[in-house]
Amino acid sequence: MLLLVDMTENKPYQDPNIPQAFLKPYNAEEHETRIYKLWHDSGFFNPDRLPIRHQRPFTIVMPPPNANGNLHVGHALAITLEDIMIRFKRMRGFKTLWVPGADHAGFETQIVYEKKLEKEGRSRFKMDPQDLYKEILAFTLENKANMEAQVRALGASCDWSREKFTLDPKVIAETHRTFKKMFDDGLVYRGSRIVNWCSKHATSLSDVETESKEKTDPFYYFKYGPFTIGTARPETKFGDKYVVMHPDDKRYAEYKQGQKIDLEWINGPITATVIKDEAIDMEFGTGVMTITPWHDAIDFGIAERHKLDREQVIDMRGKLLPIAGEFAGMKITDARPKIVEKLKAKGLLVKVDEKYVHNVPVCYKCETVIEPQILPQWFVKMAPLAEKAIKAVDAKQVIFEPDNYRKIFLYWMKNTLDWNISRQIVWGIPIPAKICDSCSFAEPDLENELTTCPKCKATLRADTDTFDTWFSSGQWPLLSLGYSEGSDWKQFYPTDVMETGSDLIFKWIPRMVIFGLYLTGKAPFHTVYLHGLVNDASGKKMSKSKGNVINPTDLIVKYGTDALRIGLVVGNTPGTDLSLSENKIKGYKNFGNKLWNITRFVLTSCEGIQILSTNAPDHNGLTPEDTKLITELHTLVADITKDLEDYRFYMSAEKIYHYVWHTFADIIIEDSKAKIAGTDAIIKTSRQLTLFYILTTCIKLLHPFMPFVTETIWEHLPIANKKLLMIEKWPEA
RNA sequence: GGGCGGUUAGCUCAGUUGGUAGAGCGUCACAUUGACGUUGUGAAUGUCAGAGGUUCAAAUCCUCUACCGCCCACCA
Repeated sequence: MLLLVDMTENKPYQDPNIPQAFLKPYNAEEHETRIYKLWHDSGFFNPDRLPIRHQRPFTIVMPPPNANGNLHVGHALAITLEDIMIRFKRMRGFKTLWVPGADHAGFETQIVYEKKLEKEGRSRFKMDPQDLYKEILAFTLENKANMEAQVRALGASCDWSREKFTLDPKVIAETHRTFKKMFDDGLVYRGSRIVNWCSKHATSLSDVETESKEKTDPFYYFKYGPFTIGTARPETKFGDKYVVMHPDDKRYAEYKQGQKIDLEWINGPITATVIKDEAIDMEFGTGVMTITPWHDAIDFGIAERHKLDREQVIDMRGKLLPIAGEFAGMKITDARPKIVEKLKAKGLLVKVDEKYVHNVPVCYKCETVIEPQILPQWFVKMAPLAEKAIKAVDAKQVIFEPDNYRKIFLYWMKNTLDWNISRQIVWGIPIPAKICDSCSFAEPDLENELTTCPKCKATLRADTDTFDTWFSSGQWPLLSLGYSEGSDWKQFYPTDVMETGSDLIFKWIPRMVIFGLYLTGKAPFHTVYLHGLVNDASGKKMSKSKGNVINPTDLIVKYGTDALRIGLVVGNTPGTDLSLSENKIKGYKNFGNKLWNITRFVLTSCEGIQILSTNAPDHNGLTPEDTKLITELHTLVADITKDLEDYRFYMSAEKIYHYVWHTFADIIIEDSKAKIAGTDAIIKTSRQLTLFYILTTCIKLLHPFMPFVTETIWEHLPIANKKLLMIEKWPEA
């Protein structure tokens, strides 16, 4: 191998074999695996093994890809952007650490696995939770290896020796400690509050795990004593015994708070109580409604304010409970028309609007309509935590790229609801708590010591729920650096940049800021760089059902990783969605070959002259024309460096591309042909030195974007004491 | 209902602090045994969504309007 062999010092370059490599077009497939191994084996992915000049840390924590399938092209973009930052900073002399990870992705993975079970005619509800866990673990580990191979194929220069999995025992232990600490600080509590319940998956979901879906349903008006009430959900109305109106509504001024009214209802006579609450919209319907606190968030709020009774009507599988009388045991969708029929028969149906358009929350995975339920769950008290996050962002301790995401972040932090962190699924980090079913006692028990309730002496049971994935992911910058266990954390925290998809601005970013500030007093990163969604060529969102999903691996096979990388970056401004056409990637494959041939030309042209370093040639040996070319190059270097420092990757990539092709190749090289072939030795030598210098500078500038082809070319350059391009010094302007 | 973003060449998009519009792809013409045909040279195409304002000067700053996209939402 001629790879890492240093060229013999002070000997003119005249190896006739080297340009041989350039006689055929650049073939990415031939080099990429080998080059990646070379980088990996060099140890330079690990900051501790970088040469001495690398002192100041620069850290990125990779958003851990879900270990439940293949990478999509959005991952490819993320990995590319992060690798560009890391490679740039490494060449600039930073002690760069990029921590890779793999996400067990709790609910997401469990769903993927449940679909697999479904196909096999099995169900998780018939399985022992332990067995289910083991099966999902095996499935995840298999996919994890696959995912890691894809990250490598993208050229990621991350430190695999520090890779973390979100279910590593240490990660679990840290998460447990945080839970306990928050409980002790009064920031985590167990409460019976209304939660989003998916009856298909039989688990509660956070607000970000639900979506709104527009539905058209009939809207019914019923006679309720002296009132007419409107509802789209008659099946919840069995237990309704409060009738609510706005305190300022003059139409109902005669009815007073707390007044009892006897009336006939679905299953017989009841006594209703009048409640006045400002949550009522006087403009909507009749301005009067009855409430179902167990199955509606607004109603729950009203019941909380007025301390009203609440009663469960629908069970956890979506069926009516005995309170529904003759309808008990029926699915709500089947029961609805029958209930309406009965009310009609009793003369209580006033009218029906057939086409009532409204938004209903659905499970973001299966689109099952969310049934709000009151459940005892663990909650994080958000307000005090969010307040710290707002302060940190206002003080510019965290900046957003692009800046408009700051507004979205702040909006989110100013409108927090307490966060339900309990999930009724096995695939996740277990909640280390003991619960008393006889009284309200519930406490974290990390050491598994509690057996009897200190309050009522009943036997305690272990919580069988797991944490919402974001509870641990929210601590990822700390967990991935081994918070509280080693020296990494002290050296590399706070990290520098968090690069992730713009859709995570509310799911993930706020939680990381909150946990970072809460646990360490410092925000976990100073810059949030958000890339947009990668859409198909016509700007449509990629989805399996549309069949327009572009698989990054296919593109790598066809055009090479470098072409994919630079194609994803050029013209892709942060925060804005990208339309990706295969043609664009193809164009950059051609660019790789162009660069390859430029090198061939320069090496051929420089044959016989003594070139040893990649420093700028001495001005004394240069013609004024060549001095000018070098000055222009240096302007470009300064420009590109500034763009990279300011996260304008799309600009820097385009500038270097344009310079290499349309200035260096089209103008400078064309102009050089006559000079190289000419008889004026001074002009010839000057141009040879200039060409070589421009080439090596461009190779360095391009390295973060197209690491494979540049490293391959670098291998073939006649330079003394050559090391890997990956750790070469970034060009000075 | 609220918020955010967009509207620039046929398409996809740049345009950093205001200084007479750019790239890639595509189109057309021409060239070429050249480092590279995975090429080169040249050409065409824009009332920078519309209206008003600030300014010596606006694609860029301000206001309003229209349309498109996305996100959020506890009007039963």
